[in-house]
Amino acid sequence: MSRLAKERYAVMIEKLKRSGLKSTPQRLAIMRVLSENKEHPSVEAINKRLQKKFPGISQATVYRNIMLIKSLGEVLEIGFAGGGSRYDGRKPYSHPHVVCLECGKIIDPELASLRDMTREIAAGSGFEIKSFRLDFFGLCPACRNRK
Amino acid sequence: MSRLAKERYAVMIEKLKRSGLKSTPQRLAIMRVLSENKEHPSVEAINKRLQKKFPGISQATVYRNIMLIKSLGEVLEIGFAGGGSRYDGRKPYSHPHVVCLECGKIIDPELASLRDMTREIAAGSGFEIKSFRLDFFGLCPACRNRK
DNA sequence: TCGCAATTGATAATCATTATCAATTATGAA
DNA sequence: TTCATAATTGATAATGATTATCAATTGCGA
Repeated sequence: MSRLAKERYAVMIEKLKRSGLKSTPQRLAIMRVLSENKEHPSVEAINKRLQKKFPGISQATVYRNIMLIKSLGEVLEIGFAGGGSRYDGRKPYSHPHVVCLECGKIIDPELASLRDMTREIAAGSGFEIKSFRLDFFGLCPACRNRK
Repeated sequence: MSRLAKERYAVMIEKLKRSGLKSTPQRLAIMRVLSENKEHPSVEAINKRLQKKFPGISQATVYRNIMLIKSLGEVLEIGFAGGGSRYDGRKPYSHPHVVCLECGKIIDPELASLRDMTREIAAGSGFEIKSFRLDFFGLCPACRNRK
């Protein structure tokens, strides 16, 4: 477990305790997966990952716990129009993503020119900005070569 | 009908003819709404707008024609995780939006710092970038005051 | 004017997500 | 440690936007 994963897991546990809700094995395992997994896993991927430790864990349980963790502010939901949301428990705040249209791979890119965008938008539109979503869609290196 | 609306409508008609498909009254009316409407209308909004001219027009017809126009590359779909996609027939290419979390209003902001973002992402990630999606979420001036 | 493929309206099907509910379990007090 | 009880789970039904299906209608070229 990496330094970041440990820290993320600890924060989730802390928030869970403060909320007064229960620490079930399934819940803790889901938090662990979200803390460790860098692939921006889907509900299906998380469920699959947990089948070893919890054979027969319900999809409903995964959905419910992700909802809870989201309400605690400890996971970022990356939703798409057609369904199949992806989750980022390591950086639970707005940040850009690059999505492969072919294989679904998602990475967190560097983006220096992001700096003052939100400020610029707020100033120009009069909106009070709470969050943003920035996705780039294309073909990852592997899928480019495969063509 | 504004200059832009006329032009957008003409382009859609042109592409439609080149595709060999039929020019039905419903189809033309949907193109007209997409060309004129600046509110990034939803399917429901488009349908409502058309009820005057086409009482009883089917939701399915609106969905189908939007799909067609999208395949012609003449409307931008702004989809959201929970459904309720919005459509922009005036700027059918990637551009940023500001979305009000309260009333659903969507505007097209100015954003100078957008410039070389796509290029920067492509260079840094190795992806071949095809499109992007940039949304800012917050409260519009009207909804801010209402609080 | 005809013939036919495309289109429409009505409606059923799909599918990810959410809600429901009986059985089980975590947790704090005695 | 045992109990009481509210929270949680697993199974499954419900939801709701979007898509597919199909018989009847219509645009359009010959």
